[in-house]
Amino acid sequence: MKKDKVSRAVIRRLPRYYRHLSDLARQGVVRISSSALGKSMNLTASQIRQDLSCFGEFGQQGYGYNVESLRKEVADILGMTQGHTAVILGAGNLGRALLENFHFDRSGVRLTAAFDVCPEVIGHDISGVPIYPISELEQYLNAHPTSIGVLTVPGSVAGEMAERLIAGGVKGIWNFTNKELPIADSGIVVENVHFADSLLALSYFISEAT
Amino acid sequence: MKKDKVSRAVIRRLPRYYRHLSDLARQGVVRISSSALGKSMNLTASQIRQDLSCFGEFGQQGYGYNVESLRKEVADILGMTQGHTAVILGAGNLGRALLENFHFDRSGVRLTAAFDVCPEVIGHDISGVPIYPISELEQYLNAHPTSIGVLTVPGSVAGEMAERLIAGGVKGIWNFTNKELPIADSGIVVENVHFADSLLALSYFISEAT
DNA sequence: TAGATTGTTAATCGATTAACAATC
DNA sequence: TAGATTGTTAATCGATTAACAATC
Repeated sequence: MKKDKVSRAVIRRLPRYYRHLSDLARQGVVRISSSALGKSMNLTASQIRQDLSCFGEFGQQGYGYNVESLRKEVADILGMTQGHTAVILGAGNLGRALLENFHFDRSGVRLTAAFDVCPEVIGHDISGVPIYPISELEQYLNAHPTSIGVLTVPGSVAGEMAERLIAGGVKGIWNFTNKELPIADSGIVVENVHFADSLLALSYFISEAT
Repeated sequence: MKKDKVSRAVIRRLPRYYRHLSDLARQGVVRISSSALGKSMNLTASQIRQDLSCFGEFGQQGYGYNVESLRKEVADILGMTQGHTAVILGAGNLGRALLENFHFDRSGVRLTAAFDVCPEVIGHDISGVPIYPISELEQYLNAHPTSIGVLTVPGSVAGEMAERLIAGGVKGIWNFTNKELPIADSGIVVENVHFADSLLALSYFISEAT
């Protein structure tokens, strides 16, 4: 039965489900049971059935789940079919790493533009994405409603850039700076990517294992 | 009372404690109570006291916690004082972004070298870190015992590189590729940075909010 | 049909919160 | 001393696991 409020833990598992189902589909697997999926993902069959039941009924007794149709359902739940668009602020190394190597489209997001202050890169394309001067951000967002702003700018301008993105109507910010963003009660969603937190967790586990 | 087994949830909060305590210290705050810290971190005072009690007794009745000494304790718990060292495999955009912008030292990790196949970058320094040819990896690791291998190589060679790192004696791998690594029963710790998982979670929250 | 496997309800387990004696 | 705040024990809440009737 569909749930109203889905717990954070379940939501954080959804992208993993999507990833594994994509892998299975690519390998040509047509159907899978909750117990087989559980084994490959290190989850219990029960948990998988509970998780999925938050969103609907996607399986069939005696059969299991059709990999491809479950993949599509999860994609839908994740908002991958919402036609989200994104712009990158900051075409430094990290911004460029995302531009060149990260497949936004595989997450259902269309990356439409990048912005920077550096005259060297402005006017160029990277992986088919045009780089504009940051001064044209407002104008661009006005003409091209955008769901997601990706912050790969220096921390010193993170707050200011966040405010401009919010004013420009983005719905979410993917924040690669290590600054808290001033979102106040803007209704905006922020997803922080804290490299240091990740490295420190690794450091802990290494030290613990030793 | 010190705990033997500390839950994953607590460990994932430790880096946040560290980050907030560092901020407080930088702002010159000398002491803080669990309730004040809780307010600023969006946790309950109870939870903070419970979390910390897994590792020892760091506070004082009627006073609270000394910010600087608690920061040091958390640093210790996280293994930041273990003298961990790291090498980066892959000096492409992402590797370079880490080399130039990420402060390994702030996590207690000394970044000693990077490796790549591209003749253009080999032999150069980036932010004071020398770039060696990947063919010299074994020789280097042999001469310089290293705790952490950072994988910023193309996914196609991720598995192979992981194996070479493990053979070279690293204790943990910080994995930026989206490949499962073949760690088997090597006793190695892997910390995956899944950009797509993060973006998909953001996509979900945006779609849900709308 | 018989076997397999779902979705869901109930049971268990673990994590968070509340309460409070201890004490700085 | 009186007030504040800890560390810890007990209570609650939520998430995971187990069990099973329903059914493909």
